[in-house]
Amino acid sequence: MSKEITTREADYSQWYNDLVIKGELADHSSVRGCMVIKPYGYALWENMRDQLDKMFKATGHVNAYFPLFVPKSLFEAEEKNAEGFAKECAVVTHYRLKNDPNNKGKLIVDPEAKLEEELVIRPTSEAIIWNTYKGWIQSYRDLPLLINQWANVVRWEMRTRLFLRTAEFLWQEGHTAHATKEEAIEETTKMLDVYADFVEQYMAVPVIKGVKTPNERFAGAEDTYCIEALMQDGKALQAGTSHFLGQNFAKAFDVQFLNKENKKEFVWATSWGVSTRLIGALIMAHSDDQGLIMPPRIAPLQVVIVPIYKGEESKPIIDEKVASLIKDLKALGISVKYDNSENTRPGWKFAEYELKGVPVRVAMGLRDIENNVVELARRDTKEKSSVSFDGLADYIQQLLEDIQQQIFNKALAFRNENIREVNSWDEFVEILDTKAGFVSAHWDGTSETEDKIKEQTKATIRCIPLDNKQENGKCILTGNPSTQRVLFARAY
RNA sequence: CGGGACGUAGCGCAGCCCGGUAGCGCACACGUCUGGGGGGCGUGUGGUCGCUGGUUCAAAUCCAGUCGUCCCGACCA
Repeated sequence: MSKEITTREADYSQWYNDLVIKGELADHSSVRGCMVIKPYGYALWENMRDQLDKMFKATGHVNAYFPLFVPKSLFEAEEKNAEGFAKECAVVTHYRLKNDPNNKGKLIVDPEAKLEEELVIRPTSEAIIWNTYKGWIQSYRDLPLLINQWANVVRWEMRTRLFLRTAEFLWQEGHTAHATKEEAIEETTKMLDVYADFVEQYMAVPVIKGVKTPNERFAGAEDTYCIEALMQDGKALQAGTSHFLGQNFAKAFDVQFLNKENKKEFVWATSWGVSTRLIGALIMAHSDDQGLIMPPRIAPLQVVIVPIYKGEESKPIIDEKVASLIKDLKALGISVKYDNSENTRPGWKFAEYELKGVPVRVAMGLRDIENNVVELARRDTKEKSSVSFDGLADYIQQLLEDIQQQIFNKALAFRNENIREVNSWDEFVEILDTKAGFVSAHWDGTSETEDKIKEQTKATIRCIPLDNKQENGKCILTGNPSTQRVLFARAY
């Protein structure tokens, strides 16, 4: 019918686009590189956001909001950060339009309304936030400062892809200030753990925690920690980052505090963020050729009920039975929709909710009611079963948990099957070209080698896993000695 | 920024080469038969053919320009 989905095998990126657009998560907008997040996609984001927000608050953070605009002079204060983002900044230069004297009904930028100082639209907020923190921090008693912001940011990317890389995107950015280096590092890894827990337990996407090499480090950070996920096409996706910023921003913005000994010290900083990109990870980790597969814990809709009518007289009977089920499900906090719309047939609805990835579908007709059962279909395995109406809501609650677990286990098995240790250059190249996935290999620790490998294979070092075991080996490219393996992959 | 494709009804497309009444599918509205995997039949609604200019008696179609979008690549925390 009208909603054919390209298969993964035929064209993986077209498949991805089809899921986003036909699954009604988002659409291209009339603004280059920017997407419209549609209600279904936004509901997913809200569920993710709400859960993360709870986790941030449980770890002592509070929310605040800082401006969208960053005066250029503030933006350039931290040199490395500025340099890293300079190439992809949108800049506001004027504050007024006026009627075009030569073209009625059209507007032009008023050349008289040029700003004294250009405003950079934030690609990230370290600059404006640290400039503000300067006024908030005087004493060790003001520390730690644990603030998070939910915001949009703009990065003028050359090439965009729905959710994975858009010119404007939604995210959260935590910015914390600490009295000691140790405490800041502890915060950095704590938030990495929060991200890993969220992504694994709620999104059912297994991740590897690690630290970035200097090449891949956030501009302005001393260390960048990350969680890396593996997509079904064997490419890696950075799902979240947590940065130890050292005293770089404190020094750039002169943020000092008096310690207990009445001596001035620079503050230690972290920042950490995840974005709507996570939705891209969710889609590519779980979905299949029939459509999206939503993990129950963050699914915009957990259960859909489809009635099977046989003539007008059966409607009240089905409606009544469904009403009691809905009541029971809602009492358990399960989101449910009764789709008794008349304009589509049951078969159409089945396909539609599969496309949208609703975890559990209940179908109920007179035949079922006579037998005191319903037909339950789970989206992840597409299994259908006939289940007694008695105790159904509890059964569904358990089923949702099973599905959540099953989706995670499946993704975990796939991820683990696709981490391969290699010990030679030929093997390295062959694995990348034939199987992709993560390749665990020795590296001599130099940026030059990393660059060369990237140049020749497009693979980058995704991370040095945190729980890495130390072992002696030889770099796959140079043969120089190495003390541990790192994870390479081609990445989004 | 390089390569490719595209812009015609809400969506997806044909028509363009060879200029001459604006088409199809889906969706939508109404009616009806239906209903356990993307229904059938009937009747309808809906379009300044991306924009600007040119050629012509006549332009969706030819020419020039322009704007925009997508895909692949380069780039990217």
